[in-house]
Amino acid sequence: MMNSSPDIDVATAQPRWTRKPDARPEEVLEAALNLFAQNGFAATRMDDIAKAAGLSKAAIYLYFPSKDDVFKALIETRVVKIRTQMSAIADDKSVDPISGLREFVRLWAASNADSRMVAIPRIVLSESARFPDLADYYHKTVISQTQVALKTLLEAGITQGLFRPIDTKVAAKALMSPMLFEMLRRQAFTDDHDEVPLTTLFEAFFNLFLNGISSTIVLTSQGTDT
Amino acid sequence: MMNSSPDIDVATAQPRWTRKPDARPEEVLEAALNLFAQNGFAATRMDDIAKAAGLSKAAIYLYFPSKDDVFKALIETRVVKIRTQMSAIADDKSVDPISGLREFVRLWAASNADSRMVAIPRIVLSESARFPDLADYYHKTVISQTQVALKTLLEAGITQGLFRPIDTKVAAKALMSPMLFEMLRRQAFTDDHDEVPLTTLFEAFFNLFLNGISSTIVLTSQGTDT
DNA sequence: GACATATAACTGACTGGTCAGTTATATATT
DNA sequence: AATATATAACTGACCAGTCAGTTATATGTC
Repeated sequence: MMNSSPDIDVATAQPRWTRKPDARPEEVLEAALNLFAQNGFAATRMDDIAKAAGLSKAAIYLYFPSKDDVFKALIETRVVKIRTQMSAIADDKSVDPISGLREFVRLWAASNADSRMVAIPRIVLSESARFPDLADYYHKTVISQTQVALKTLLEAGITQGLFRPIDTKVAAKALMSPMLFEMLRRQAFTDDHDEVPLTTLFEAFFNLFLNGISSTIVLTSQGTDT
Repeated sequence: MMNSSPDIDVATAQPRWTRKPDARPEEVLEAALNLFAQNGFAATRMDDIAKAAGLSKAAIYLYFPSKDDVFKALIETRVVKIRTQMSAIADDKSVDPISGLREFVRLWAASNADSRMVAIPRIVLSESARFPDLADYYHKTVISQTQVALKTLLEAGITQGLFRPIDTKVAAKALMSPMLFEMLRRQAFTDDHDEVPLTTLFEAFFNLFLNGISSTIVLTSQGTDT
């Protein structure tokens, strides 16, 4: 109380906060992704996101109208862009279908190298009942589009006689599900043992898949990478 | 107040509620499964479960110590039993591996004919961060055991020269994921169009899978059912 | 069989705590 | 000084879990 020295040394005083309106939204999203991935959507409090992003809860509301919108923004900034890249591969007529598929999978896997990314589909799945419009948006812009791109690649392969005339929709699901589900599983259950690297596992999935659709037996070849 | 006729006709008076301690837990679980499937775990209120089950919220707590335990009981009563049946198929040495796999898948699909059942893995996945012990329990008793059973069937097939010497763990995941994920997807997104019956889709998945693991090309054969 | 008593099953009203979103105010920047 | 940016303190709604009290049913007594 009677402290003669000032509480704050004026010379070295830092402002309690600084303005950075341009950087804020991204900082909030980054913090939110961390916490959503760790604790899920419902269990993550706006206060926690704020603290992690280095501002106050109320400040978040200067940039995002609601908690839901924070999550929507995560989808928009993190997922949609990658999906567009993936479609581009499918539309590139200069690559053969097998390499195209391989590249497609590689790109998808790379986008999920940041393990927090799985939190997004996980939350969409679990929260779909509460946010039907969000679920629709995700399904339309991500899932359906991915399937369309895969369909293109698969049809090209069938036309060229590389693949049997399988149902492309079935094949698209069969290709993506094991990878996606494995990522969900790993994030949910923290397996400890059984630690095959994700990349290795994905490659094995791919080879198995290729055997399933190919018109001839494909031997598992290693080291054919770029 | 001055009503001369009695409020309740003694002859036809129904008790306001009846005792049925034996039936209650199952009634609560059934109501809970409905609501969990429809709204998810967090969004389902104990009051809603109570109302749907025809008793008061407090009464639920006579039978289940907490909301979490209601969900745990759902796993125990609905899932573990089926998993045991599935393991039995794998351990039956009298069936050939391909028929065994087919039967395994059929049993699993049948257990999920009740579409509400997908809510259980969905909730486990999404709520795993909040209930790590529950997630562990589910992983140990359901997922791991399923993989073990599949491993048995696949190894038998490899030994008999029916299947290529694929990694059984990879194959097990590749078989189950598309089906499980497709169920999750359908419950979450209500697709409208694109309505291939689940059974047809599962059969297509199975044939594709069989081609992937077989040592010879397998032609898609129909009508080989029992 | 009629009535009293005991106890198991159940309820309604409440509590304590949490948390998304708001408001009044302060501080930084121009 | 004016404005944009931020905060601390607050509000209102929600909800899991509790508890004192009520009602149904089983058991005992005559």
